[in-house]
Amino acid sequence: MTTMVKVAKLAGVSISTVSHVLNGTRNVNDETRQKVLKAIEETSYRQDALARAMRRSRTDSIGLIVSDGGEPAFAEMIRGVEETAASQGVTLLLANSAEDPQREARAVQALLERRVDGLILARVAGSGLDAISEFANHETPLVLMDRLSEDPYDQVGVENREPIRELVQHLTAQGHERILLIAGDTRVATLRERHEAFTEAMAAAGIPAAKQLAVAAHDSKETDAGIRKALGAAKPPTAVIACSTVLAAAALRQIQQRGLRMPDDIAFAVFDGFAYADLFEPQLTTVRQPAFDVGSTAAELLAKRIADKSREPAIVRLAPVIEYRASTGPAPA
Amino acid sequence: MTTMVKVAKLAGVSISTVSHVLNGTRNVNDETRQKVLKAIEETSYRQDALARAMRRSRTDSIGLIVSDGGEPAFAEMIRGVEETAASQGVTLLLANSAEDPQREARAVQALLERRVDGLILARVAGSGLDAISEFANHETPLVLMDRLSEDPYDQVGVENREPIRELVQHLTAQGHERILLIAGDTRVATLRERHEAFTEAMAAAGIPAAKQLAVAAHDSKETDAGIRKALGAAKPPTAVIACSTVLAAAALRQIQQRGLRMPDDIAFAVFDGFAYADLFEPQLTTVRQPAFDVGSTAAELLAKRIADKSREPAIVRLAPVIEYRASTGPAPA
DNA sequence: CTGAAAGCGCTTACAG
DNA sequence: CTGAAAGCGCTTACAG
Repeated sequence: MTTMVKVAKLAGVSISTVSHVLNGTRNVNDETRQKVLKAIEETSYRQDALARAMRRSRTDSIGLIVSDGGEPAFAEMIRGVEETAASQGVTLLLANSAEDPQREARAVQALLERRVDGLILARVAGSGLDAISEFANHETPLVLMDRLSEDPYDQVGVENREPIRELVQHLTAQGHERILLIAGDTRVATLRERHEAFTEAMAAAGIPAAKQLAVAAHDSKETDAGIRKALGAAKPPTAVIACSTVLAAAALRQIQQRGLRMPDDIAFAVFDGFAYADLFEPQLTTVRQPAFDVGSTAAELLAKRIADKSREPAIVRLAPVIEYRASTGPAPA
Repeated sequence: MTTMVKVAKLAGVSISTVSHVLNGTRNVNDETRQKVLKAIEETSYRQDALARAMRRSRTDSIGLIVSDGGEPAFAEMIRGVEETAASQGVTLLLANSAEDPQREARAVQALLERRVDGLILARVAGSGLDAISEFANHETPLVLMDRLSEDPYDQVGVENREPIRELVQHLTAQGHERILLIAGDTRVATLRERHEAFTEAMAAAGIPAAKQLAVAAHDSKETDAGIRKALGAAKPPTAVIACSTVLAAAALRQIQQRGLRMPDDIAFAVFDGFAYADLFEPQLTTVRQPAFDVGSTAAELLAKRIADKSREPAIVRLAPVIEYRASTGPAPA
């Protein structure tokens, strides 16, 4: 492998000079610079980012740990982070915890050992401060993404409450009272917020908590059972709000099995939705998350934090867009 | 930051010994080891992977460049690579070229500078050997993923021809003759193979190339126009095979607009398909790619290549599974 | 069983 | 405008 020594010899200068023309860190006589550039060309020299990072104690790399790489929304966030990082000349180290606290802890460890300049973390559901506690005594910048918390870190996620409120209003305005919320695993912060907003919005519409319908469960089996029970009740729901894509798929399967027509037999809306929601029959009312922007905002916040570690933690909530479609009847004015 | 020097001092040993207990590279007196372990604990020492990598000239990291991080299939491949890499104790550096040769070249450069132990590359469409030529004089192991080529590297992709043949047989057996192939950008190796297989299979079914219907185009606008023209023809196709998810979406939109019913007015099949194909009405016949396995196989091949640079390049083709559903009529026996 | 020392490939004061 | 040299935090022969 070519190193600076070889380049310097060929150009007849010191390695200091090679380094400085490479990095533009001091004035170099134009003739000298040309010689160096030529030598670099001839030897097809490539800088060693590792050695450079070690000397500068800065790697120009960031880590990203997602809790569920299989979810389309996370795939989008990854793209957002990658694109912004690339535009900053920063390399992205990616890990997927797959909702496993152990894998999350190992990933944090591995990325910290690699001396990333900062870390973006979408935490696994239900894990306490475990992974984060690594950062308590640690100076590595951290940004929480999507899975937010009360901790004093920079955070980016979407606004979960307002869209649910709007959805509930949209449905109650059409006379729906028995609205079923498929809430999923409410240990996940995003899902918990959606559930809470539902409870409040329904109460505000005059439907007390005791009369509200919701399926909150830790796994898909429980969820399926909950949906089955709800749909098969003597007084089944006339509308469904699913709090995630997976939950929506589970509900739609049972709705199809029962031969229920949307929106006449049952209205249907989904938070986060399907990649091609417009191809469904009927088209599905969807709360579309700006997932790409969540990712790129996370990368931006991290860059700012790296540049200035003493700034106030920022908490950013991006607004989803509700796309009203046929599955919930006529769109609001 | 705690370094080995601090640990060594605290434990009253040399840094050699600390290094050896850390890596298990030589026998250490049990008492001594305990002292070192205790010192590591107390100082919450964490190894510096950069310094280690520099000394060993091995980073235990690999790079992955995908050509389109937005495609669900690529998201799955990323997951496959990540999971296998993690299980090997290898960190993944991810870049997305977004079908832009410039970004691809920059990513190759950045990852090489970072001294990744190897690289997995899904090349952008239509780029020549540009990105790959970096490897000609370079000893960094390279595995080609999904977007294969004639070059002498390890490669993993799916079998593209056989599923298309089967699909064509399935359709012609039902009497279809005017089958429209939405081929997309045939500069992409996968799409080119599907197109070629279609041409051959149709000819084998007695339909000469001159009478075959296909839309091959470089961008979505051209594709949309091609589909519009084909569907609006005097003798429109009675069946459609879409060669990718995006292409299928484009076709389905126009099919819905025209109010065509599947499979009666028009049969429909898709290569690579939608995340929740079973929720479509009717359910769509889909060639499901083992995308996750493509990713994990790529990571495995790369590990083997890193371990033994002189082995013969392997070319692996994973078989997709055809899921026959209502959109192409009754499934074959 | 253990330690002193060289060296991986850079950056960056320091000196001229 | 340029160079000699220290040092980033490790691993690994070499020596005892």
